[in-house]
Amino acid sequence: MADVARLAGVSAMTVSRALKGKGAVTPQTQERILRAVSDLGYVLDKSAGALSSKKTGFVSVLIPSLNNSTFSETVQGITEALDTEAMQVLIGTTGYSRAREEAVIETMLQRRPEGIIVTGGTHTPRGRTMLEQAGIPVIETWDLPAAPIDHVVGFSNAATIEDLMARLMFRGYRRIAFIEGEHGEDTRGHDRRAGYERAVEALGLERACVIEVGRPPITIEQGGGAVVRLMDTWPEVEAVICVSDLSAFGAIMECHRRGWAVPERLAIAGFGDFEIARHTWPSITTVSVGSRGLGRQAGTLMLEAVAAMRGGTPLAPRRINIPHTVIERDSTASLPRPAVAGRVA
Amino acid sequence: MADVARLAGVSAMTVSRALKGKGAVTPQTQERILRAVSDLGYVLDKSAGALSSKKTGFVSVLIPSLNNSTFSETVQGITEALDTEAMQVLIGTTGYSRAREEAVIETMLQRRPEGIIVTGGTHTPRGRTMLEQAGIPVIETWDLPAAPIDHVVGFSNAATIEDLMARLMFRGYRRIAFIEGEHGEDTRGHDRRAGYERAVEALGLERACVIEVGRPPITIEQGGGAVVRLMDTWPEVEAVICVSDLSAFGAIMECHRRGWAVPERLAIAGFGDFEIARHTWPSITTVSVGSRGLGRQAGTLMLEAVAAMRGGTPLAPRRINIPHTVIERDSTASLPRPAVAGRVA
DNA sequence: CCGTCAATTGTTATCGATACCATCGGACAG
DNA sequence: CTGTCCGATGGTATCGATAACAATTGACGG
Repeated sequence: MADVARLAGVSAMTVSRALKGKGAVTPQTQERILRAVSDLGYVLDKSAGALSSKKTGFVSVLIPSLNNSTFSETVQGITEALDTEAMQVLIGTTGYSRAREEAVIETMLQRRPEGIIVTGGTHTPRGRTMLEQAGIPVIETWDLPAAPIDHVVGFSNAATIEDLMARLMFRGYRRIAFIEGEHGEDTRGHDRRAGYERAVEALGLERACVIEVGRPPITIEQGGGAVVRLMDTWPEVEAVICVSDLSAFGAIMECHRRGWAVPERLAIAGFGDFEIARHTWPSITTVSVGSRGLGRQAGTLMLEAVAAMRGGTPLAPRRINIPHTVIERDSTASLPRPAVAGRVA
Repeated sequence: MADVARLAGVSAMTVSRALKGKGAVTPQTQERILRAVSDLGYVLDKSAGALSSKKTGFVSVLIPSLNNSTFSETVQGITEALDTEAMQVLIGTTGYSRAREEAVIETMLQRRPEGIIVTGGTHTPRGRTMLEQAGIPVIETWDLPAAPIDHVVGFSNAATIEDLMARLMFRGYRRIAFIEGEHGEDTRGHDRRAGYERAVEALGLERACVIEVGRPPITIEQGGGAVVRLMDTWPEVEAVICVSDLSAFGAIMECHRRGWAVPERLAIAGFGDFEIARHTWPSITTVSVGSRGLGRQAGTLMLEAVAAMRGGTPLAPRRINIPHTVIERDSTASLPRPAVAGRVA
């Protein structure tokens, strides 16, 4: 920067001001500086700037996996909201493991983000402590923790599945099973299963049948394997809810291969409203939480929280409950039922 | 850090050394310092460290979109390779736009990454200049540019489709069409189309029929729309190659809906070997470039290049050509043909 | 023509860690 | 017992920008 200043015949401070664009510099000076910058191919060093201004200009986002389209949609939503204010997003993946999450939190905090958005409300004790003591806004998403760390933008995974169950029952299904990954650290998947079991009880359904297959996140292939095991275990089954649209997709494809008509022989529903759910044949009944919108809301809230923090007054904890929608499609359309507005082709 | 030093009764310098673990500190001192660190809940500030040591400890990766599973696999591969050496990955998305890529390059360079991995070999002039002058290792991936900036880890998009065409022809298909996005900035999609056209000529096929639909990246839905237009435009068509597996998937689902048997009425192939390609019914013939392995190789090369750069001698430009594989599956299996080892169920 | 004020620019200290070199204390050979 | 050397630790300068304050300039009213 000193070189630029010399070439433009001004002081480094003026160069700094010119590059921030905040006016306060004569148009001619501005132009002279910008020319010097481009002549020298100079690029501002923001990390040095961050050190002195104590504003790093980025926010960390922790998600379980990049390969899950709903999480990447959430990240996109967050990015959209933050880009407008020139806040950068630093992504970290935890691989559905709390231990890894703890490690990633530490790495992230070493870079001094101005805020951090995590997926889920369950963390290791040390991870939680680090988040609490970081002195920056924290947003937990994709869940509604009972004792949140700071802000929350989420929904109840259990409630989404309860609603879906109610809808299936309303459509006439009585023998409904559930497919998920083995008990592990995927607390969101676990919550959905809890919702399933509560619904079976509440609705007085015949019996709960849960097929567990592989460790989360379960793949398309495992969804296919699970449906075979299900038909073997409980031949009278009429419908099944899969823990995600991806596994529901795998189940449907396996049914095609085996000649089991969907939904006539077996109705299949998923979770998440992935892009493929809408276009699979038959299209997949699912629960949408609007992952991208969720991300956008989290991003907007983060902007507000960061601004408040810069201003010296931390924002009081917010709790935003994202509404979910059961989207009925062709994969659960077999039994006689009234016409419904909510059905999407 | 000064607080920690005081509590442990040593100097800041010793704390710094203890935290880097590089020996050179008495075990007792080490332990005393670590206890002080955890008592105070102190977290190292790496950006300050980066300023003085000139080692930021991260690498930037630019991809067109997070929502494309092949790119996120590449990122995973890169992350796997770099994590081992405690290098962090900073992801930026360019939305298939060169102008946006230029902006993202600038933002990234402001954080002084120790290396940068970009997707494709085509950039704006300024973007290219910035990359050349950044003084750090650059890796271009997913392409084989004729005049690379520095290192290359990629493959020829045109060649992959030429090979796929040859295989389809060998299987007896003669009237083969191509579905892609409108001419835009997706140079990799464009290269694939060029490969298609060259193959039509070289193989002496009947005629080239290209359906263009929407701006890249084309969606599942657009794949479905395109196949309808194709059947309308060229009813004699026997097979079609889609620019990606996602659009191929959309095309297949649309065929199911309309009662066009795949592959009997229309054979369909894709590109990229996405997870869904293997599990769709019928499974989708595609070209695999091993996106994750590509990422891993790029990551490994980057480690080597960064190490060389730290040592003072930049690594001489490497050019790694990733082999591709045509994977024949059920979606192109109709015509009589010999048994083939390469076929995957 | 002078004083006041606002706009613009410059100077200095500082952010938090690490590189580099100096220092100190003890082990060991002669 | 003494000189040498090595391992552990401390002191100081520095990385590249920006905050905070100081200084300069010119405009304008009286």
